[in-house]
Amino acid sequence: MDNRDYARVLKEIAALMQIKGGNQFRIRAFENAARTIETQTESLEAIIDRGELTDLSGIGKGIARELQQMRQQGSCDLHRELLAELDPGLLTLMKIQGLGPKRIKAIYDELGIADPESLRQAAETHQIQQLSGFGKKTEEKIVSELDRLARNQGRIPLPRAQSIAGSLRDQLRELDSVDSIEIAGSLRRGRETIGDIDLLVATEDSEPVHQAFRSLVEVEEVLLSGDTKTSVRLHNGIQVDLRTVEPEIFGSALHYFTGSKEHHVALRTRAKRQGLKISEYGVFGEDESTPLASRSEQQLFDCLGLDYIPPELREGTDEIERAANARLPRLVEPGDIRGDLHMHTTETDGRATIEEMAHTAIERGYEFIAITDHSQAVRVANGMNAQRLGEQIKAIRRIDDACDELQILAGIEVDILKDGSLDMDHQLLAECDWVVASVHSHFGLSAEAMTERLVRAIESGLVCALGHPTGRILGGRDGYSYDFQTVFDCAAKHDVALEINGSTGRLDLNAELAAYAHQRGARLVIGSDAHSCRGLDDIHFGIQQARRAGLEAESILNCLSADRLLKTLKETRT
DNA sequence: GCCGTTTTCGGCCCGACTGTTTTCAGTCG
Repeated sequence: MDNRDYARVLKEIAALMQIKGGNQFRIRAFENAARTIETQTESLEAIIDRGELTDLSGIGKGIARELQQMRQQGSCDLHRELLAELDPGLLTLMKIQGLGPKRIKAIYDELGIADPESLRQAAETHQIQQLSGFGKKTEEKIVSELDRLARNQGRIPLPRAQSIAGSLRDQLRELDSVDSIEIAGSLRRGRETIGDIDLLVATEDSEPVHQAFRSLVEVEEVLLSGDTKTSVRLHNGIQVDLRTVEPEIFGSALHYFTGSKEHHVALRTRAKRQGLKISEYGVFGEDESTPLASRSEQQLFDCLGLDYIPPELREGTDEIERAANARLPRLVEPGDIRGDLHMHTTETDGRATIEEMAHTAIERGYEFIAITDHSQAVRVANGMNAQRLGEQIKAIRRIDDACDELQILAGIEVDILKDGSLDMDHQLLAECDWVVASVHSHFGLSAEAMTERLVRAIESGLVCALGHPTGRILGGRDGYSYDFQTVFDCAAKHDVALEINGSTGRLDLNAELAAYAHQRGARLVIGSDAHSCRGLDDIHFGIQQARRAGLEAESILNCLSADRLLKTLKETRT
């Protein structure tokens, strides 16, 4: 079992206890423990075997016992008992919006229903509205929710959500009554997938804003609408929540709507101990009519005696404690990035020429770029053979010589073949200033074989960075499996950087693994993997994931000046 | 069930909206 399996069992226990009607705080304890395990990069089984389970926050004796039992037997008594008592199908009903544990329990007890299909039948034959506490509206909502679930599964990748949210924000910003508007929620925190989009508007006159929001052409259905809050579903199935507040409380409201839930629970618990109360309306002391802080997030954190916590770190892990002790990292910012070391041109599968990419890089204020087209193994991308690479190196040198404002490095994204050898003449690779090595084939190797494959590539002495190191596609395929510790340690030893690839489909490494790579002493590089001039913008997503990983500019190779970067590369490549 | 700047007991965030009620429970974020 891997960490996700352990976390899933704990979450199922929590959900089943909710339906059964257990102690709310006991239920939360199981949810918290599941979250701790999910965010753990080290294998939980290794931690169990060392006897260090209760060192993890949220895991005490009781939950540790269940986890140990799972390690030994593959399951635990508590989980088995709950499943024997309740139907496992109930867990799928928990995904239906508007149905919580109480209503599911009522439906189960009264009608014996524990799966979506029977629920649909019962709703369509109007058995649901007969139940006490249920009515016509609830019944209709259940049917439409079941339709939606059948159509539209799961969460949206961050980049897609960002583009949709940006367009909605820009439309609402045009309104006279909108003072300011921000995208909040998990999108602002940079979560790699998004459940729904949250928009926050500061206004003195909220009704026209809600009216305009409900009337946007993108909107399919209005789910709810009150004085301060409207929720809609767009034609593409995505839910968007709009909240309006007075400008005086925009800061505390923005903090509230940015989340996460866990961050709020932790922060409010701490504030309560200090005799303070936090809500979206501000921080309050004894006088509950006038907030001590509300206008800006900075003011709110100041008032609580905390350093400003960037949205990307607000996950309710240890950020509050670190903010209280002035120990938060100074996260890397877009302005720290001095160049981009992963991009493609018309020579292979890019849409812009070297000159066009260079021109855009200069507009972006970069000091350097590396051109890294594919090697021949990637046939679909028209990868280069040795002769073509030789010519491209010359072309890059020529353009670089004519360009004073930007240093253009000759590079390549060379394929790591099945056996770990590199798909290019070694002499030519040594001639390149910058070599990204990536896996584009044979994803299904065993973890042992994949580990050996990557280690061999790193040990070649020719590679500067490992490109999109897990190969995962967001919402598509999982990454290939290998021993992260071995590969990251090897990369650290040989001064090979690990890439945080910002390309919209990838975000690879993800934040958790990037943090782990850093912890193992490996250097990181943030790349856009641009296939067009506009693609260079995608570096933004890589930066955001680096921030979620808690990384500072010092840990990131392309935050060095061009001179220092070249000097470093010269020293480290053999 | 977990945890501790009120530490081994007693507390665990806070408010908006809806639907089904006649004052509020349930759900959501």
